[in-house]
Amino acid sequence: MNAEKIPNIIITRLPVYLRALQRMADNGLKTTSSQEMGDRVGISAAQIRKDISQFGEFGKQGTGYSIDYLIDKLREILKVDRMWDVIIVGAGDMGHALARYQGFANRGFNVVMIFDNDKNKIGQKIGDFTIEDTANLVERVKAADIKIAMLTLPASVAQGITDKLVEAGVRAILNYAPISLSVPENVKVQHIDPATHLQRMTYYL
Amino acid sequence: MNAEKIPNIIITRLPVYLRALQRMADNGLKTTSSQEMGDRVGISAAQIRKDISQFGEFGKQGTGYSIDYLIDKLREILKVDRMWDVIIVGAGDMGHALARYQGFANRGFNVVMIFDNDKNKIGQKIGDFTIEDTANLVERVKAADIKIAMLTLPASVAQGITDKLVEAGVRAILNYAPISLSVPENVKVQHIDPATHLQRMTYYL
DNA sequence: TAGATTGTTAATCGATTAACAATC
DNA sequence: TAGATTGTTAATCGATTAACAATC
Repeated sequence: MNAEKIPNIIITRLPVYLRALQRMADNGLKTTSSQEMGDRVGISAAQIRKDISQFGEFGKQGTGYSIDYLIDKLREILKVDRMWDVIIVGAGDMGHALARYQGFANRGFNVVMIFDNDKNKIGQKIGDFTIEDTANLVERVKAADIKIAMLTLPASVAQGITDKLVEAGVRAILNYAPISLSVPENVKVQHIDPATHLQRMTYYL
Repeated sequence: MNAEKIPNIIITRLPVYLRALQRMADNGLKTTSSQEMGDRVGISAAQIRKDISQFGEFGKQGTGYSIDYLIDKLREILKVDRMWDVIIVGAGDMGHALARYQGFANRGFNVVMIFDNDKNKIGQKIGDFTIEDTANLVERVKAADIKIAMLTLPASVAQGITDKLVEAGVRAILNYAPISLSVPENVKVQHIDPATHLQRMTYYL
């Protein structure tokens, strides 16, 4: 409801709830409780109830939540009750893996183009896609009104391409390059860097 | 110093600082300030000083931080001043991409084995590695004293293999499967799920 | 020295938890 | 009805920020 007032940390948890709920639905379950959800995702029941209650009253005292209904609501809230076209920039190993990944379709995303700046790669096929030239990136992204990009390029060129993506109207970037990207305030970035993630655990070993 | 008392949220930021510092070092820079680091990584200068000061006094008033020295200290703190052997479980596209990724070596990690449960994949080569049978996972991991694993399997088998990894003594798991893993308290998990990460941004579109 | 920047304190801000009335 | 579980409040806990003395 009051979209601007929801803390980002709550938004980051909703996709995890959604994923768990979809798994329960796949297993044929019909209802769940904040307690059961919490056990599954490793979050306290109180926090799950609090998070969900920011957006409405989706549960029933005594019986908990209807899984299908809560899935619908979370998909609405997260705006994944529709399909988003997504591009991949960088046709290396990671770009290939993402291009072939089967897990996007049922979670709201549809890869539609792949770009690279390597003349040897441009024109080659990845599945149904033909690798396109990053020289045409801005034009192509604008024309197709793409809002989401996944960036799987070396760190050295990532910021330059990011600037192009922003210029083309992209508002969400999933960054696989091992570098902090700088973007305007209205553009969101999520970072995936396996070495960084591993380094968050070695401290405890 | 008081290792147990450092909040995890600070630990999660240190690898980001380290990455930025290594980049500055690569660019030939010798010193930096909390302000400059903050600008690069998108975090306030005050927070960076506070985070770093949890571990000692590594800066100098008036001049800031020696980049090389701070890199050394962060590497020590994060225990990546050494090389960690890492295994990959799951030889699909993502497993292949990680096996070929060149970014681990200079950040403290060394992939040493790859496993899969698919009879058609076992015995095949990925670069220098031969894909091994997950049936031998526990034995092999114990013998090599492996503490870190990257999991790139379908969600359906991820928890089962996780239990095996834990049994074999693995204490840190980088999980690419789209499912929340349940592990004992002394085992760390980091989740990488591109669809989840994308869903954290669509809310704002 | 003057200017710059740290390390640290105290204040502020925000998130989590515990508890329970409401109610299915 | 009795039992279960939500939604919400208030209390607790923790993280961030602002400010500045110390000092290079």
